[in-house]
Amino acid sequence: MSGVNSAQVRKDLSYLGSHGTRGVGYRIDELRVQLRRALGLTHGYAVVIVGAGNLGSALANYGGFSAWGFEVAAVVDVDRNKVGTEIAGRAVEPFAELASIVAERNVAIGIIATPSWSAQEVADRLTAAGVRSILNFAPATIEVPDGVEIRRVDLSTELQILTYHLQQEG
Amino acid sequence: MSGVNSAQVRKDLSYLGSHGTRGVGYRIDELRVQLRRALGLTHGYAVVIVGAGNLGSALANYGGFSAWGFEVAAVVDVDRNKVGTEIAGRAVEPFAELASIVAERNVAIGIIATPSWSAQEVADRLTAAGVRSILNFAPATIEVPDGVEIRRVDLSTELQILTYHLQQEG
DNA sequence: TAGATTGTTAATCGATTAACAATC
DNA sequence: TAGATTGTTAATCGATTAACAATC
Repeated sequence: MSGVNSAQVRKDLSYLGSHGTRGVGYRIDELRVQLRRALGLTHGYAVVIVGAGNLGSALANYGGFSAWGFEVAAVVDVDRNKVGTEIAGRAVEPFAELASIVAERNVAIGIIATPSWSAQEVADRLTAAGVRSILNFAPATIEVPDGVEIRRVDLSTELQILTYHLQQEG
Repeated sequence: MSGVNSAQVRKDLSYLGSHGTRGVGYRIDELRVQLRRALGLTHGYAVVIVGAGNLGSALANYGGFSAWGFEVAAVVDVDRNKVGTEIAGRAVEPFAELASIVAERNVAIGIIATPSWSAQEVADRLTAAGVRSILNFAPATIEVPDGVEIRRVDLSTELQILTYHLQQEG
């Protein structure tokens, strides 16, 4: 269905060891467990969302996280008018308390959902607080120290890829 | 800076033809034009955003589109309470008018920013209206006819990739 | 000419696919 | 045994990198 052939699937699975039975097949319930373990999805990760604007709200309300063991531990914002308001059934907390929130709630991942001009500062504060994994939605390039993993979700890039196919079709 | 070596850059650029001068280098202003042309970014594309919730609002307010020639032609929603309200300085329009909006404003790309349960129907309506490129933010798998390009931006997947690195580090 | 940088061929590397023995 | 499917080796394919002549 996904366009991946059987040889590819077997080859990939073999990197995790042997989990099938020759002549019979794979027990998918066991395979699921093995895959989740190999991908590190066995225990939950706490996530902090920085920025309680539209994007931050959309992310906090996003239903797809919990299925993979992610939990939104906090939504923080610098804007005093936003602090205390409810997003996804949770009160927005002050950005100033980021460090203590990260420490106390064992936050592993930070999501930057702020305007571009503040993205670098947010990243600095996150890394200073000990966060080693950052997902950046701001359309800005961010510098982080070695050992900190950063991924950027770039909406324009997604549109450009679509555009490329539009062009090919005529 | 990006970790790509010079041989790779030259090889890639060579697919577009010769735009540099041996012994001298590349004229970056000319190269920009050539690259934009090759990537099909020379003319603007009209985009319709379906869903005026937090995610739709965030996308409509996203500043990164216009730099690449994308223009939000309309934001539509089924909710009568949202129709008429302003998002990014533009009135939300009824979902029922999708087909005429697409036709009249020459919309090339549709963005699905609705709940998962309605994503398939939205995709059906977009393709029926003649849209050939769809960007799906709903955490749902969508079927589209041949000839329609669909990309899914999956926030959970992005988090999972970060998680994998967390695990490697210990 | 000396130095520098492109464009391109050849060598290397890694990933995908095919084939098949092992096994149920 | 016959049929089926895994695990793994070998073959193929494509992409990256190195090397160097061509050129300014």
